[in-house]
Order: sequence, then C-alpha cells, then structure tokens
Amino acid sequence: MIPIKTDSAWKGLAECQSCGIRDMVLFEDLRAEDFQQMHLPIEERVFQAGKAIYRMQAHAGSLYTIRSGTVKLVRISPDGRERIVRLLRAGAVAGIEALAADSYDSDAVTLTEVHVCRIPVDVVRSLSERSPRIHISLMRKWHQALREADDWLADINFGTAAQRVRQFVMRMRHAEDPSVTTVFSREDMGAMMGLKQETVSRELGSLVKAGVLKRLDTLGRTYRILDAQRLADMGEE
Amino acid sequence: MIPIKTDSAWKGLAECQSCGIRDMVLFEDLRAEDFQQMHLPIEERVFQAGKAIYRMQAHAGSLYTIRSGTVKLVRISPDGRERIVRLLRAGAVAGIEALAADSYDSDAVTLTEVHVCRIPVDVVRSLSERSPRIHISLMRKWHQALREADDWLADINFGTAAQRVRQFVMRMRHAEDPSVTTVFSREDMGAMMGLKQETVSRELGSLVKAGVLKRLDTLGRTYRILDAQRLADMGEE
DNA sequence: CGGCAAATTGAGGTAGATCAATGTCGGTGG
DNA sequence: CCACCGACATTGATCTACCTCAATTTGCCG
Repeated sequence: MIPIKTDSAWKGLAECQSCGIRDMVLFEDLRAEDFQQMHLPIEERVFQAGKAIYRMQAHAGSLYTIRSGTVKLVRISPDGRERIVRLLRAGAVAGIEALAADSYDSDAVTLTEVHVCRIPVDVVRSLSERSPRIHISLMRKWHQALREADDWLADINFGTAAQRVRQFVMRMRHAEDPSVTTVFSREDMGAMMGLKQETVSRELGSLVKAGVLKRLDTLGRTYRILDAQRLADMGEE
Repeated sequence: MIPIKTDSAWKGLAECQSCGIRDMVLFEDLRAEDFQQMHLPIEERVFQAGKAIYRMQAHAGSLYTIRSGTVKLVRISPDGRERIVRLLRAGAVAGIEALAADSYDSDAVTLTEVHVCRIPVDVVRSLSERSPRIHISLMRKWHQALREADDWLADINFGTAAQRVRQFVMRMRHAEDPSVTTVFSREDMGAMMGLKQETVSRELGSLVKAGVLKRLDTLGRTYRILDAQRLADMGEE
C-alpha cells in the first residue's frame, strides 16, 4: 500500500555532515562542532514537478536549499498575469527572504522534481550569529540571488525576441556538458522573457532551421548546441 | 581659493552618532559602544548629478549608504546598450555586493545631487561579526535590494507601455506628499522600462490629456497626480 | 483507436519602434 | 537686451516585430 502523498515527501532528518553537495549550499564551511549546536530539525524533502514549495505572502518560517532540480519564482500581478522573476537551481536558496521578513515575496514552484533541505529560519539565525563562516555563506547567497535578479533583467528581458531566446538558451546550458541545453514549456519561457509562447516557439524553430540548435527530444525541451559561436554572436553590435 | 574638485566632494569624517537618518541606514541599531570599535574612516561625500559613484567590475572596497538623492544602477550589455536595473534612494545601500564579491556588478550613477556615507567593507564586516544588530540590519538591506530588483521586473517591466509608465509614476511619488511625483529624463525612463523615449513621452502626454496628471514644471519632471484612483486602476483585469 | 496536452505554423492586426520635424527652455556671448 | 545655440521634450507619419486568433501537427496515454 502506497502512502498518500501531499505536495512533498518527507525523507527524514537531513544528514548535513555527509551531504554530497555541502560545498554548494549554505553550510559549505560548517565544522563538526557547529552541527552539535543544532537542535531544530532540518528536513530533506522531495517535490514533484509543478508543486509549490511556498506561496507569496505566506508566513516565512523556513528557507530551502536546493539539492537538485529547478524552481521558478513567480509573481502574480494584481490583474492576474503571471511573471517569472527568477529561476533557482542546485546550490541556490529559495525563500532566503525569510531571514529578513515575515512573509515570502513570491511563489516558489517546481519545474522539475526537486530535492530540498528545509531549514527553519531560527536555525540559520542562531548559527550565523555564532559562526562567521555561516555568516559569509549567507552573504554569498544573498549576493547570488541579487546578481541573478539583475542578470535576469539585463540579459533575458532586454532586446529583441531573438536576442532574449538566445540568451536564455545559453543560460540553460548543462554544467556538465555545455553543448546541451534544456528549456521549459513555451508558456513558462514566455513568462520569463516577457514574450508570448508562439514567439518563443518561432524563435527556437528558426535557430533549429539555421543549424544553430538540434532537437534532442520530441517535446522540444532539450537541444544540442551545434554552433555556440553563432548563438552568442548573432544580432550583436 | 577653491580646492580642485574631482567627482565627489569630501565632507570629512562622518558623525554617525548624531546622524539624522540613522534609523534608515545601516547603523540603525548601533549603540555608543559599537562606535568605539570603529577605526577605519567613514566619510561623507557629495556627488553632483550625473557622476559615477563606482563602476562595474571595479574593485569593490566600500559600500555607500545613501543619505539623499537618487542613484541609478546601470548595466552595459556586450553590444553597448544601456539598461537601468534599479534605482536607489535615501536609506538604500549602493554597492552592497562589496560584502560578497571583489567587484561591483553595475555602474552606480547619480541622477540628482547625492549625499552618501562611504563605508569601507572591512568596517562593516568587523562590526557585523561583533554586533547582532548590524547583522540584522545587513540582512534587511540585502532583502530590500532583492525585493526592489524583483519589483522592478514584475511591475515596471511588465505589460503594455501605458501600464509600465503608470506603475513608474506611482512608484516615484514623494514620500512626504504622495500627490506629487518626480520622474527623470525620457531617455533614462526608457532604459528603466524597456521602452523608447518617444513612447514614454507619448504615454505621459496622454495621462496629462486624460486629466490624471498635471505638469508642475516646464521640463516635464514633476507632476501632480489629480486622479490617483484612475492611475492605479486603468488597464487592469 | 480516440482524446488530450503541448508545440508548431499561418494569416492578419497592432503596439511600439523608427525616422524626422517642431517646440520650449536655459544659457552664452555680442 | 536680444540672437543664437544646445539639450530635451513633444508630435507626426510610417514601418515592423511581435501579438492575436486559429488551424494543424505531434507525441502520449488510457
């Protein structure tokens, strides 16, 4: 008998000390003695694609370090339009605003299956008071988020549709193999770049036709970059 | 004899303890004893309109709390186009990324005469290690910056030109008198909203013609808001 | 096999860009 | 004091990139 699942599956208390991606996340520099001080539960959770980790304006009691997968931060405007303000990937922190405010500033919705560690905000606060290392890590995470937000505006929400789509494709290259890139539904891509889904589809199509990209799957989510040079250069100056 | 002025005028060592806007800035919760620990110089500086406080990629050795005036954060894209990613006003911190990185992420250029306090990054670091209050202040400043960046994307870079301009006009209302709003050159406004200056001019003009705004100066920088309701509502749902 | 969800493709309309002329103000020098 | 100039905003007339609406295609799954 399969247990009923809600939005997330609880995987038990996290084993921070043996965490495989510890160097990417908040506790990158934490020492053994720091873990002793921890009394509140850090939990590992899994979300299926399309689930909300938290909602805008909900009480912000925890932050979430992302172990794997991709999360979109979504704002709904007063008149109901959806705007994706940022993407978070492995190593980023979702809900970092919990450290400075009472409620979350946006929805956090998973685009893929996502593994997170849920850390109560009090744990981070007390650790960062005691450990300068955590303190530095936190600064880096804030900076990472801010930088990402500015990049989002300056890179993929600027210029013609063709320029935006190319920037986006480049930004979504795989870390392991930069000649492969994975994108999202045309609707989501539109909400990220301020374009309509048809326009996104057309621009991707024209990159394929131009021999810059090659489809690797049937759905149009994964592409091989055949001509990285042209992808980066086209439409400059 | 008047001393030669470079970009900024040095006004001497800052008197933090008697600072009039201390509750808005970084040291809002600092106590007398905290100031004793400070050995590096905090300087008060004044910049005329149109000067750079710092440049993108320059070595980031200080951050700047803004005492008065308005600063634009500007990114130049590889192909030379200018994009304004955010505005900073009194109480905000320019160059906060100095705490987490070696170089600044954007140009900071004054739009008005601007008064700042220049604080060496080491001062902030050592204070925040010792004082939990500073630590909390810093978190709030990071959050303020991140929130502002996301707002910028979701509010004034989203929707039709008319919606953007109205959002912008509302965002630029004076704190003391919300029925007055001050905007910038049409070119700068365009670079903030992803529009051309002619479009900005037309949209402002149509708001005046519609009786929503009234020009208060000859240059088109200051307006009285005659119908705040319509300014907020028009073009919703 | 049929039905659904997502992407693609096409035709036509429009918001905003582009190109260009005109207007207004403030400063400067004769 | 007035003429001239440069900076900026405004206004007008086209043009076009992207949106809109709609039909078609593709793969997936029951």
